[in-house]
Amino acid sequence: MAKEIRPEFFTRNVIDVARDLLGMQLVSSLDGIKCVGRIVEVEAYDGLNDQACHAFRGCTPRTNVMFGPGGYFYVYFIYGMYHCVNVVCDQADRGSAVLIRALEPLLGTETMQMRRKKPSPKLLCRGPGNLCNAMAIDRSCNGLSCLTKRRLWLEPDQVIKDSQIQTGPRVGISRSVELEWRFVIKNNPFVSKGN
DNA sequence: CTCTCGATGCGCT
DNA sequence: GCGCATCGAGAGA
Repeated sequence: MAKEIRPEFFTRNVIDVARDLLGMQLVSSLDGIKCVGRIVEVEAYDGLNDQACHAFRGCTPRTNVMFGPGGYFYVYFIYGMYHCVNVVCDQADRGSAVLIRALEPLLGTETMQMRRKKPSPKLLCRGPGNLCNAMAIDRSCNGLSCLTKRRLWLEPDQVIKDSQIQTGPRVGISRSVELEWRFVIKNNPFVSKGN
């Protein structure tokens, strides 16, 4: 946790940002309670070039944040009961973002267990809907800066080497399934599917 | 272990 | 109306 993340970190190609987000910490603070998890699984969504991306059909009230500059959270509500959190990246108007799919719980584990009613640490933050539940992430977090340490933010932690990253197809989509834009830390027990 | 299916709200065609 | 970047319960093998 030595250095700070620079704003330019986010205004790069979505694939590069996705890979570099692995190992970083996602921090949530609510009512004075802090929860921290290490990012171990992500997926890249490349805006107007990517049929599976919410931004593919252009800028709407929902996708508005994705068309802003990199460095902000895009949170959406899905299947009537779950939230998913993304990190917007690249230049404004690209519409690209990185979905956070799993965390390794580091701090505030008991709070997360209460929110999820699940005792097993391995299952606590496994899957995008589950991790948002554990970290109390909802649509009120949409549009927040990733660098403002108030409600939800990112902090540097481990640097993951390319040789420690495993690539595969994205989960749960029906279009552009051939793109291998899911990235996980090899052999990490907290990812949402076996590696 | 694998597979199917229902829950449930909302953005878009 | 349809379909969705999900999850977990329940059935079957």
